[in-house]
Amino acid sequence: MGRSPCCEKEHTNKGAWTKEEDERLINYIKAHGEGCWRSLPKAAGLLRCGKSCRLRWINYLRPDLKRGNFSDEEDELIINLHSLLGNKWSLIAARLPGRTDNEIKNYWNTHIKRKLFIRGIDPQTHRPLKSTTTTTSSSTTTTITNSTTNKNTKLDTKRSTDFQLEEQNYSFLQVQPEFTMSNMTKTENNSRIIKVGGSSDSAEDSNSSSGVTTELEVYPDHKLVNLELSIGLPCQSLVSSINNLKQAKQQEQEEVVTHQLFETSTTPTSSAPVSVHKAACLCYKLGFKNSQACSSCNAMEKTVTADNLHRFYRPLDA
DNA sequence: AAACAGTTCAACCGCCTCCGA
DNA sequence: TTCGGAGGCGGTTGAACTGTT
Repeated sequence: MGRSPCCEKEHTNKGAWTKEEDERLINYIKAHGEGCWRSLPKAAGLLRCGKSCRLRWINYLRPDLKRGNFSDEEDELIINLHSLLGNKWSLIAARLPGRTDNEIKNYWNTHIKRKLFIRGIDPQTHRPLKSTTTTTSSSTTTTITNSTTNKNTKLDTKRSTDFQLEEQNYSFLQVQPEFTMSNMTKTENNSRIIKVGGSSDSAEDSNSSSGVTTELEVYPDHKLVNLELSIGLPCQSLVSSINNLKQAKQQEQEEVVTHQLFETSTTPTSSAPVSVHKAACLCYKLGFKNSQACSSCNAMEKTVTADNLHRFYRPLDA
C-alpha cells in the first residue's frame, strides 16, 4: 500500500547523471521547452523519473545559472532574506538571479550557518547566541555567551562588531539628532523600542525636552535587502511622524496617535503612498501583482502606482 | 602513501499545494 | 465538494572531494 510512486521505479536510473543523459535532456527542452515533466523522460528517451529530470534541469542544466562562489554581497543578501523569510529557499532564490533554491540551501547549511555562529548569531533566529542585554540610561552592554568557545578576546571583538552592525541597521534613525543606540531596547519580536523625548540622564537634555517620554517601536533597516518593497515608511516619514507625535504630546495629549509600523522601506520612493495610519498586508512585501494578492488584500483599499504594482491598505478601523 | 575525518553538493524522498475533472 | 495527478518545496542522504595525521 502506501503512496503511489511518481513513476515506475524499476525502469528508471538513479544517482549521478551521465553526460549522455544531460545532452538528451538539454536537447529535448531546447526543442520542446519545459512541459509535462511526467511525460518528458519517455519523450526524451530518458530512463529517469520526471521529477529527477526537472531537478536536474532546474538545479544544474538551466542555461541562466550562475556558477561559482557566492560573493560577499550575495552572502549578506541571503542572510537578510533568511531573517525575513526563514527557510523559504525558493523565495530567497527568486531574489538571487542565477542561483537555485538547492544551491542556496546547501550554501546556507555549509557556509553561512558557520559564519553566523562565528559572529555569535543564531542562524535560525538571527539573534545573538544566548545573549543578555542590559540597557541603562546612558549605555547598552551586551554579553555574548558562546558555549562552544571560551576565547574571550575574540568575543569582545565580535561584540563590538555586532554593535556596529546593530547601529548600521538603524542608521536611518540617526537623522534625528537625539537618537542614539543607547536609548534603544530590544523587544521579543526583534523590533526595537526607542524612547522619544522625555528626560535623559543629562540635565541639559531634560531642560530641552518637554519631559514627556514616548516609546516608539521600529524595525531594522535591512539596507542590503532590496525586496522592492513597495510599501512602508521612508526614513523621513518616520522622523516626521515622530516629530508629530512629540507635538501631539506637548499639546497636552489632545489627540492620541497610534503608529503601527509594519516595516521600513530600504528604498524610499516618493511615488509610494505612505501613511503611518494604515497597515499593509505581508504579501506585498514580495511584490505581488494584483491577481496574486491574497483574498484579504482584495478586500482592502487599493491604489496603483507608476510601476504598475497595486498597493493595498487596510484602514485601522476596518 | 595510506587511512581517516571533515566538507561539499547533487540527487533523492516524501509531504504539501494547486488545479482540473 | 471531492478526488487524484502534477509540480514544487524543504529536509536528508551519500558519493565525491579535500585536508590532516
